[in-house]
Amino acid sequence: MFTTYSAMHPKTEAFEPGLQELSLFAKSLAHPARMAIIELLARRKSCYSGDIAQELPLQRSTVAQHLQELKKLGLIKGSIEGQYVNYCLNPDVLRHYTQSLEQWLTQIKLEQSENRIDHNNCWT
Amino acid sequence: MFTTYSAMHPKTEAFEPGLQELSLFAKSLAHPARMAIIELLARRKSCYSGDIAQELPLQRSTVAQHLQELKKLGLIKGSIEGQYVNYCLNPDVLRHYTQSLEQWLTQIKLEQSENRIDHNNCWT
DNA sequence: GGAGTATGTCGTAAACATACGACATATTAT
DNA sequence: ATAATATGTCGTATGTTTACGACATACTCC
Repeated sequence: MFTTYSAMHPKTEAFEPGLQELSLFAKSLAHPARMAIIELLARRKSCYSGDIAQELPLQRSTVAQHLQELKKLGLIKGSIEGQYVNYCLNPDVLRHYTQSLEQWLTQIKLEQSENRIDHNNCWT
Repeated sequence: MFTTYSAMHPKTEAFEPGLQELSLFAKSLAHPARMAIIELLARRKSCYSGDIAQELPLQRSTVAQHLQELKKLGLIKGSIEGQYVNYCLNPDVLRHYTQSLEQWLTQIKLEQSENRIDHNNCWT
């Protein structure tokens, strides 16, 4: 489940699958348009493809491309209603990735505070 | 603070600053090498530049480039120790972005479960 | 059937990311 | 001084992302 890693740069496969998966999720969030789409779908009930495009400062075809990116990980799904397409979040997939990421972030914070040492003379 | 948005695609500026910031953080995590570096720095005490490169399946110059990316947001900092450079996480900055992202993810989950409606006839 | 609308895909230009080797610089050891 | 080591930057090749307009397809309403 959740393992269709394609269109990645050469060396990404050399890393742990867990990190690959997480970084792909991060990639989905790595554009404000896609975060805005997720916000929209979380907030609204009727999320026709056209409505989404109208809410964003992008052309329809560009939005379609961002929707593709989200579909690639399965974060969103859609149902055809006549000539319209109603998009919505895929709760299960979203939960999966969200939990993994939150867990990772928590782990980082934990280990980091344990190993805390003084780093004087640091430049940012 | 935390507002040096540069080197972005044309339309990213058209979105809310909050989303821009978050998506930049997501971008920093959007490569397994950078997540691995963060893991390493969280776990270890001595994180010389060379040690980092040796732990990753990448050439030194490539690792340096990923370190640059993390420096760009201020997620890491380093101190010069003779001929070595000791890298470490920047706890404040990391906490800032982590909290923002976790908050956003929580918000999404909340709103999404409130507005839950049936979506039959969905294709993934 | 034919006009109008909604949607997705294709081609393409520009920008960005990734990965590497080669080079420059600074520090330590001989 | 000279050699060795550590580090960062530059140039560059390749691949990916972003953004758009144009096109093709499918559904609705007359």
